[in-house]
Amino acid sequence: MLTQFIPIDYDYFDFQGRNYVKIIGRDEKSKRVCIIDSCPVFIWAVLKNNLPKEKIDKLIKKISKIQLDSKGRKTKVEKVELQEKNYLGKQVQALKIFVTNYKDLQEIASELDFKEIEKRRGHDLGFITHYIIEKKLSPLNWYEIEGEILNNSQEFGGIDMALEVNTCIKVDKIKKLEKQKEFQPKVLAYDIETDSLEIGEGEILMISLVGNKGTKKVLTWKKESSKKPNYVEYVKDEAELLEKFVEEVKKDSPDFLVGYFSDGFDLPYIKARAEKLGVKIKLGLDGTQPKFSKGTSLRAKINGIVHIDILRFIRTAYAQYMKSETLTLNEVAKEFLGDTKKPFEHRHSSDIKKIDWTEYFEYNLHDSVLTLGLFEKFWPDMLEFTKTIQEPTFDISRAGLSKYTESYILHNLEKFNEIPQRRPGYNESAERRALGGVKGAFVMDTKPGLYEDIAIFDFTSMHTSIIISHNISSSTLLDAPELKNLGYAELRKKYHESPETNEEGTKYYFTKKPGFFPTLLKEIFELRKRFKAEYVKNPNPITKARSNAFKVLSASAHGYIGFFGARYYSHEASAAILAFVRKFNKETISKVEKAGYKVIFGDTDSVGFLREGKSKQNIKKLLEKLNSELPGVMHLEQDGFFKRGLWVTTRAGTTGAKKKYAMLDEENKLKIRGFETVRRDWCQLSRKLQSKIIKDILQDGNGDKALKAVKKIIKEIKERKIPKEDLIIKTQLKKPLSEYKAQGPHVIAAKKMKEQGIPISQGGLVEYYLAETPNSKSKLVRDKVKLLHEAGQYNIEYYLNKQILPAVENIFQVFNIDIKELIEGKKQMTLGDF
DNA sequence: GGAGGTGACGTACC
DNA sequence: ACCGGTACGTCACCTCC
Repeated sequence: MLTQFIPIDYDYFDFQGRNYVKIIGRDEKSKRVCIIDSCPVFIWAVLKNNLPKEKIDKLIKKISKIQLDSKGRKTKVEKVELQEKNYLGKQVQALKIFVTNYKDLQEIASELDFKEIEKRRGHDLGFITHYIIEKKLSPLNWYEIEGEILNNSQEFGGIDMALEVNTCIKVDKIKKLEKQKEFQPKVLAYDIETDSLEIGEGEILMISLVGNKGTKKVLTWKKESSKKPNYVEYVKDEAELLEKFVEEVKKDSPDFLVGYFSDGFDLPYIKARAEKLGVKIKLGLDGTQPKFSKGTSLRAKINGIVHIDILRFIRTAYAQYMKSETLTLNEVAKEFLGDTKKPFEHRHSSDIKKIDWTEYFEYNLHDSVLTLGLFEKFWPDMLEFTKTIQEPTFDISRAGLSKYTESYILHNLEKFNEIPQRRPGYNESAERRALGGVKGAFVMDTKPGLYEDIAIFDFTSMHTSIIISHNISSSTLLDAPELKNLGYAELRKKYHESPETNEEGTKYYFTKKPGFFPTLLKEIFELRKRFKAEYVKNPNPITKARSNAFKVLSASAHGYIGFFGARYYSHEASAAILAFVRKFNKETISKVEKAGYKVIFGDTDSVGFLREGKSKQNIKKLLEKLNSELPGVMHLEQDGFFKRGLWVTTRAGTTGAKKKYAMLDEENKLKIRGFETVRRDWCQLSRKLQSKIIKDILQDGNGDKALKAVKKIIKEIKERKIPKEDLIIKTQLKKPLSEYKAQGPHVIAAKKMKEQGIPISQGGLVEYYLAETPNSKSKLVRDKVKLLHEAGQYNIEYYLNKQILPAVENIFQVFNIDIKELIEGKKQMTLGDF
């Protein structure tokens, strides 16, 4: 039997003491196929240096005899091979110890307690990762599979009979297709509506299903609607609703079942209700129910169908580049799809009128439409991430940034004949954390003012290009003892020297012989460049997203090296990278100054300076000159020209504020950084006013219009004309309520919510406003806190002095105008100073 | 009981 | 715990007089 096959979902099982993978995918005719395969299981034992051959032979004999009999399994060492390998870039002799069962590798490792063995490695990858590395059957690539069809076979305990697939194949040969084909996955999005936000507390009223192959329905047992839209299907009760849901998923037969926050809400909710009602949710192709595993948060897996919680993917891969301030479906859909949720005011089902049920159905259906839309929007990225990192999409869509980097490395070690480093244990992680951080990037002091004609240069993927260009990593670091044996001339010739990493002047050295980590990073770096060029050539949301995705992957390498949980962590490497970052930033600043320009800002990888009448051609020449002096793949690029820019002082006083500026580009587009305008914990009123005056000032070059706008708002506040929604302050609850030492306003607001039965927990957004409290003498802000539905008048003094004044004061200070006097109404302002 | 410093906390920049 | 250092700003909380 020969078939084309694209692997989508990975699972594994044990049969007669051995491990097998069970991979669900599609063939060239889009039929569902399951393949079953196995691979050699082994652990590496790195030997001590210069062991005599006899000793090694003796050791091999001893190891070959190791047997385990535990957990109802007999596991043994099958064979032992002596190999020349690399470990952390150094040549070593290592024993490749083949074992019958992956699950017992840990226990086998503890049996390998021989003095000839220096280290035991390669047993903490996870069986699926190990399989993908060994057999090179990577997710979402096309393969030609040769094997034997299992048809009602007793092999593997009749596994094929229980599987809802067209074909089940026991693999013989795997060959990657030279010509990769496109893959259009079948996708089904779902969303539930319930009578409670607490998992399983209220009934599930309806479930919507929207697929990319035509499915579009709302299932419900609430037959109270005055008219039934044609996409609505009635069932008897909640139990039947759940059964019907499973049935419809099976009928649609998607590769991906997608929800929004479905790991944390929809699927756990369905599970809880199903348990209560005695219904089995047999969504898995093998008839199993969803499995929930707990890390820092819940993950819900369905065998054979990839369950995607699209929120999780967006959060890790995109949140930092998004405008959305919260990751609610509504806001994220607005940003990426230009569409929003349907308006519907949630009430308990007993409170919903006949006429409104239709609206509720529509609302429910549309949530799935949006969820599907988001999946399709991010599918190219998940596909690229999956293919690049070579871990299943289920994991990719939930993983953190360090996992992306690490998996990429693990799947590419073979090229370097490298034995994988192990994950740090609990104690090792603790030690790393105790070391503390390293000195970070340089941020230049600024001088407040309104500037004209600004040019910005910034380094392309600065940290990454530094790592690549100076061959920085844990394995290329020169050990302290070796350092002592080298003369300075030799040191400089054979090693990259870092700038001083701390006040004591510590420097680190990295060999010039290319290490596997920097080499691999270079590949990522090239991909990032390719996708960015693709985006520039063909700008559309997909090329943009992909370019961003690789930006994320490329940019997280440095964070990975400094992350205490990383296999290839290195405090020294991290310190050295940052030292280079400071050096190159400072050097660029001084070179630009030497070329005759006035530098006005610099932060980590960027430098901004005044053009002072010089042509763009001149700027370009300067850029070329600077680039010619940079090592390796380091590159400085032009980040646009700006007509005007505004820098202010800090609230406290006279120094210029860092990370806080606004600029207007040549297309009159604003770039606002750090100002209250871009901070979600300030009320809309301040944010809108501030962004208006910034815009006015940057466009006009003076503050006339801006001042009028401020006066107008002050008047409106005093006359109580401001609508409450403009006064809401939103703050996230970053930890459990009980852990707060300081009772800040948002903590008080959250406590009020709790008292009133409004769900709020860690990670939730607290919304409140500040009200007049005529009967209270308290000066504390927290005593003025009111929730939005609580009656009260907004506190005029608070909004004037704590929201409007701070948002505009420093801006007008640039023109020597004192807004405080205006607010207090003491003195009529003149515009003479403008 | 007000001034002023400090720590807790949240958010943004890169 | 799931990339991390630099920086800003508010508010509570403390000490001091």
